[in-house]
Amino acid sequence: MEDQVPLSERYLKTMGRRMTPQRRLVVDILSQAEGHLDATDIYERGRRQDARLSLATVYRTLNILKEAGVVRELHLDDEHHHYELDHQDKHSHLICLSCGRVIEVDSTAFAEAAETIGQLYDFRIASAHVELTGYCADCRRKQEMTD
Amino acid sequence: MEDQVPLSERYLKTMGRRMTPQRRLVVDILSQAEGHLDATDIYERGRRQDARLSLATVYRTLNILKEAGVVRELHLDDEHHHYELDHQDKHSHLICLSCGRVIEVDSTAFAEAAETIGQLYDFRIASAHVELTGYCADCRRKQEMTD
DNA sequence: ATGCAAATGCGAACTATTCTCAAATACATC
DNA sequence: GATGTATTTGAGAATAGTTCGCATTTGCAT
Repeated sequence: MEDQVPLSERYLKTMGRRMTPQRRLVVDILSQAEGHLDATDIYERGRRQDARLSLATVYRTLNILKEAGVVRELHLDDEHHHYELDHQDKHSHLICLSCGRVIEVDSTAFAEAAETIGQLYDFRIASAHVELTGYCADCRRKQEMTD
Repeated sequence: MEDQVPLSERYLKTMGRRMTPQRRLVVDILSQAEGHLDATDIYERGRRQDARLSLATVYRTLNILKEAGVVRELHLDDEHHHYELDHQDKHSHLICLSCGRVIEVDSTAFAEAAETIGQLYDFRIASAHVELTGYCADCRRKQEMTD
């Protein structure tokens, strides 16, 4: 994963915002993470590198990065949000209502549909997110066995 | 909008749950609503018909209906969730990061893509939801004027 | 180098949502 | 139609994710 900081800095500058060590840290942590992290994950990892990082700053940073289109906010469960860097490979999530498992799906089909819709509605898309909720194969099998 | 209660009752029974006046009420309110409602909206409207309805029951009912695939939970903003009946015309939402406006989009393109993905991953889709966040035409225009 | 708006840290505050538990009730069975 | 029981409900307390307030620090334009 290449360094995302310079790109993020450009986005911030565009919005009249500053790049700070804390924001750099959050972006770094998100680029090094494989999947999606929640705010506490980011906070804990951040503290290992900078003991002065506060949770409020993590939240503020995530919101700003979200508005800048750098970060995508996911609603995978009802506990709290998860965040991931918003790469252009817009992918979707299959969320099992029974076991909560999250399956990631790369989908160019969705990306293309999103593109079309954006143009149609004169809407500049910063981030696309598809949630398909339902029941995974495992849970369906278990369900059938108890019938 | 036809009566959604019998259908919902079938879904509930399948899950080994009971139909109650409160659940009927929630389904009724959602079918009569044009767009998406939040839990408090539903609670307030429900109280007008049944003064004994409690907010906890509204939340419980919404979660059960969500698991049954009757209701879809939306994450339009960070304040709280919104809910709507999950009709098969899976539509998407364009959410403006600047003014918060929500534009509803009917999209068969997305529905078809969802179908394909579901089959590919052996996942029974109960509900599909697409969120495209970005900037609407109005906000982009305003933004340009202040540059 | 300087000034100031923007950002931070800390803890308190807020608020959406869930939990607890006794009382009420849907509904399968008789 | 009556009965028994597991489910559901209401009310308020509890929880937890997220934001706020404000004094202090700091990025960065000049």
